[in-house]
Amino acid sequence: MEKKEKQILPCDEGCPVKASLKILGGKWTMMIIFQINDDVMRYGELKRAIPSISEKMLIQELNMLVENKLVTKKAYPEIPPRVEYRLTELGLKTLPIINKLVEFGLENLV
Amino acid sequence: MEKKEKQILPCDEGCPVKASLKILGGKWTMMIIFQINDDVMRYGELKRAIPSISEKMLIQELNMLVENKLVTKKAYPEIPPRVEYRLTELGLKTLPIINKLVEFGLENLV
DNA sequence: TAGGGTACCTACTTAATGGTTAGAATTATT
DNA sequence: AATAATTCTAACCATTAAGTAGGTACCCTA
Repeated sequence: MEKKEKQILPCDEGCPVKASLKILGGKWTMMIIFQINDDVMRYGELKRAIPSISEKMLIQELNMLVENKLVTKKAYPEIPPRVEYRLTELGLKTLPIINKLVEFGLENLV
Repeated sequence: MEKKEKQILPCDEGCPVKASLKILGGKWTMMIIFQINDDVMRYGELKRAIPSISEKMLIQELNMLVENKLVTKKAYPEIPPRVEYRLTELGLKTLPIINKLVEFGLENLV
């Protein structure tokens, strides 16, 4: 009689959840993506849209999102400065995640 | 001529993204939910399934998930002890989020 | 000339997270 | 009699993430 052992496939480096969270797991990351959505957003608009975020965190996250190619940044050579952020193709592909998050929040928490 | 101003609805306390992330935003939370899925999982199985998590974090997260009613815990009065975790109704409702996360990871990152 | 608006950056401090080690409890096995 | 197995706690320290406060730059308006 053999011991029946449950099959477990260890989920480490290649784990898709882990990989996604590495980019999206920051405290503010998904909130920012949610706010930009399929629109254009200026820095100041984002700041007003997420009042509880600090300026440091906002730019830090935006820089990180640009680095990870989820967001594009377009700065106009004007005074006062104007900078626009929008989601890339890749960034847009994260919206289904955010939408599910919104759905869950609306139906169960808020 | 009026200045056309963009309409912004500040997303603070009642924001569904924020509310969801408050419960699900931990570094390991979604990984654990992903592993339990619609199955039963013992503590040791989870540990093996997520090799990079420390015991402390695993228990800490599991306790938090039980507190937040996403997971139920059933301990059998045996020696050696046996404890089973599974998702609650509410926990099961987070699976669509995790699935989207998996999808995104598989298609774009891994 | 003082202040406002916009988009940052930098340094410092605090809070959150994570790792390590040790140990408890109880029985079967060696 | 010592060891292994399993689930968990507690204490301590290290690392990382996040918050706070200040400063820069430029032009316009008052």
